[in-house]
Formats: sequence, C-alpha cells, structure tokens
Amino acid sequence: MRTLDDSKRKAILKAGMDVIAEDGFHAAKIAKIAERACVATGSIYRYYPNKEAIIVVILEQLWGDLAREMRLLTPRADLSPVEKLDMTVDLVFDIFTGNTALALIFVNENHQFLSKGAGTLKHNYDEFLDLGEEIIREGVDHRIFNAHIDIKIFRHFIIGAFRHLLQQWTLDPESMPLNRVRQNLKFIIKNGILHHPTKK
Amino acid sequence: MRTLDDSKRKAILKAGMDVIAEDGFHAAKIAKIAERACVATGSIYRYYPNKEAIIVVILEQLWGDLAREMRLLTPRADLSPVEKLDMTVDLVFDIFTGNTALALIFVNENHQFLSKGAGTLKHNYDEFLDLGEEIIREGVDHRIFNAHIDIKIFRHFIIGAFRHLLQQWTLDPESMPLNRVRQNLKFIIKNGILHHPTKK
DNA sequence: ATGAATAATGAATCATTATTCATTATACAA
DNA sequence: TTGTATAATGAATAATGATTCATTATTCAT
Repeated sequence: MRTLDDSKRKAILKAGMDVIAEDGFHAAKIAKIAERACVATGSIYRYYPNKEAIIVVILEQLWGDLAREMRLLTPRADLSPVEKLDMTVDLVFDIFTGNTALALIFVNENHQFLSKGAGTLKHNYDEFLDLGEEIIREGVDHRIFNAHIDIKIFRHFIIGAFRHLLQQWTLDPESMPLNRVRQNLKFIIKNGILHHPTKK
Repeated sequence: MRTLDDSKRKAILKAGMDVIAEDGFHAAKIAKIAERACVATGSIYRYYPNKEAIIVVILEQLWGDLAREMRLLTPRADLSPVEKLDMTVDLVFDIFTGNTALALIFVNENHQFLSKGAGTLKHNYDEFLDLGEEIIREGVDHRIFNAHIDIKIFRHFIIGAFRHLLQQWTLDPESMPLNRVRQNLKFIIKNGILHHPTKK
C-alpha cells in the first residue's frame, strides 16, 4: 500500500508560503504552487483539501511556535517584566528576520484567516497574545508599568505597530533595517516620544 | 444632450463604500453595488471605468481631506508640537468615528490600492504623513520630543497601531469604545508603558 | 414638438482558476 | 514476482463574476 510522502507535504507547504507571500493569497495560483513544489496540481489536493488549508497550516504553525516559546518565557522568575517584554519583541523579530515570506503572510493574510480552520489557529494566536498580556499585568502589579493604560488596548497597539513596521521592512529592507526598527520599537513602547530629561 | 447625473455618481460611490466595507474589495460584487445604488450594473461603468476606480476615489478623498486639514494645522504658531500631535490624533479619530464603513476600508484595503490610480491617492497619503512628520521634527527641535527616536519609524509605528486599534473597534465597538482608544493612544505615544513616578 | 445624442439597461460574453476525476504509475504486502 | 491499493497526474469541468454591448429610454437644444 502506497503512503503519502511527508517530504512532499512539506514541499507543498513551503511552495505555498513562497507563492502566497509573492502574489497574495487571492492571486496565488494553485498551478504555480504545484510547479514550485514539483508536483501536479491534482496532487496538492491529496495533501490539503483546498488552498485555504495551506495558509491555515502555515499560520497555525507560526502561532503555535510563538505560543510555545511564550509558555516558557512568562513564568520565569529570574526576569523582570521589562526584560520579558524586550525578550518577547526579540522572539517575534527573530522569527521574521530570517523568513521574509512568513513576514509577508503575517502582514497581509493573518487577519482574514484567523477564524478559519478547525480553531487551532485562533487558539494559538489568542494564547500567544494572552501570555503577552500576562507580562504587562505582572509589570503593572510590580508598579513598573503604568496602571492607567488599558492593557487590551496596549496589546493591540503593539501588534498593530509591529505589523505595520514589518510591512514597511518587507517593502524596503534597505531603508529600514530590522535591527533599528527593533530597537526603536522597544524604546517607544516603554518611553513614548516625549523627552524625559534625566537629572544629572 | 443628456448629461451624467452627479447624484448618481455619488450614490454609486456611497454604495461601493458600504458594500466594499461589508464584504471586502474582492468579494464585493458589482451587482450588489448596483442594486444598493439603485442603478443597473452596466450604469456603473458610465461613471467609473472599473471596480478598482471606485475604491481609489474613496481613498483619494479620504487622504485629500486629511492632508488639507493638516496643511492648516502644522504651520500654526499658537500650538505646541504636543498639542498638534494630539490634534492630529483627534482629526483622524473624528473622521472615522462617524463612518464605520470608511474605517473598514482604511483598515482592510488602503495599503493594496495605495499605488493604484493616477497617483493622486499616493500623493495625498504621503502629504498627510509628511506633514505629520513635520510636527514630530518640530518637537525634536524644541527638545520636547526625544531626538534618539527614528522619525520615520515612529511615524509607521503610530499608523500601524492606529490602524489595528481601529480594526478591533470595528470588530467589537462595545468592548473598545473609540474614546478610550483615543485617550490611551495619545498617552502611550507620548509616555510609553513605563510608570514614571512624579516627584511630590 | 422633434430628433439627435447619449444615458440607462441587464442579458450575454469571456476570462479566470479552483477543484474534480478518469487514467496511469508506483510502492508495498504477500 | 505479482496483485492491489492508492499515490500521482493534468486535462476537463464548473463556478464565478467583471465587463461588454446591442437595445431602449430619456433629456434637451432647436
């Protein structure tokens, strides 16, 4: 009895990621994905029930990986909330720095597929964000973070800022090195734009 | 000689705005827009060469209006950079507060059409953002804003944060009143999340 | 009133692509 | 080695929906 080939499933996923990143989900053609993966168009349907399933798996993995890392990070008692916040930013930047295609998919497609699939995707995404919120709450409890800021709003604030900056980076990586973006992002979310003169 | 009816052009634009906001540009059907505007599908093509032109006009007007307001705001000598920054935030919130459909179009479609059309759209959008940058630069010169923050990054930071917050608001306006979002946004961009104890 | 000129109509066209499925090739159990 | 289950194939299908265009209705200058 022949069996499905897992390396082929991966090849299709990778090809799907690249083509969807290049052309956008809607314009991404199954024929092109098949060609990139070196399989026939029909073969794709042995491994994934439809085009949507491909991107859903990509996003499920992304948020699954990030949620797993966050489960390790949040409970650490040896780190301050500020350190945890910085490390979360690093975590996310590190994932996308090495994978422009994944960055593009997050930037352009994430939202519209959040509610698609069995529910794993939304679950992973929410878990990641809830763990992030946990860090903020810890900081507020420690009087390190400002208690007057609405945590839910702050969380969306950061996601949105990050997403848009990542998008600008994919459009023109030269003029906006991801490292500078990272440093500025960390600084702004902590200190804002106002100049705080430090006493001599 | 019969003439094209400007009220019909407006009706089509309004219907297009509503339907595109509801269904997204791609899923928005010309037939539905025509029905809402109480015209035949073919009539739409008397007023707009294609579906894309409709959304481009909507976005051109949005950024045109905002750029015009900014041209009045930035040169005012009676306002501090902080006040100008706050007023810019108010300006943008005010436009979208009364127009959920326009908010949805900004949130979901703006980026992909930025480079479409004759160039007016991109021009208006850039002008608005450049004038915003102007305010930041003025604040830096006055030692009110932090000189170490990359202005271009800060600008994308705010747009992204704003867009995502607006999106959350369109998804669930109850749980996230736009007024609370507005206040938090103003506070965070100025002060960040860190708690700055004020001397007694 | 009249008759160009052109606005309005909406059924038909046409292009596009995801998906299916009849057929062929291949891996594996016996 | 052989038979069979099923993987692989890619041409054909089928659905979709933007746009066209032949026809009809309306406006307006004369």
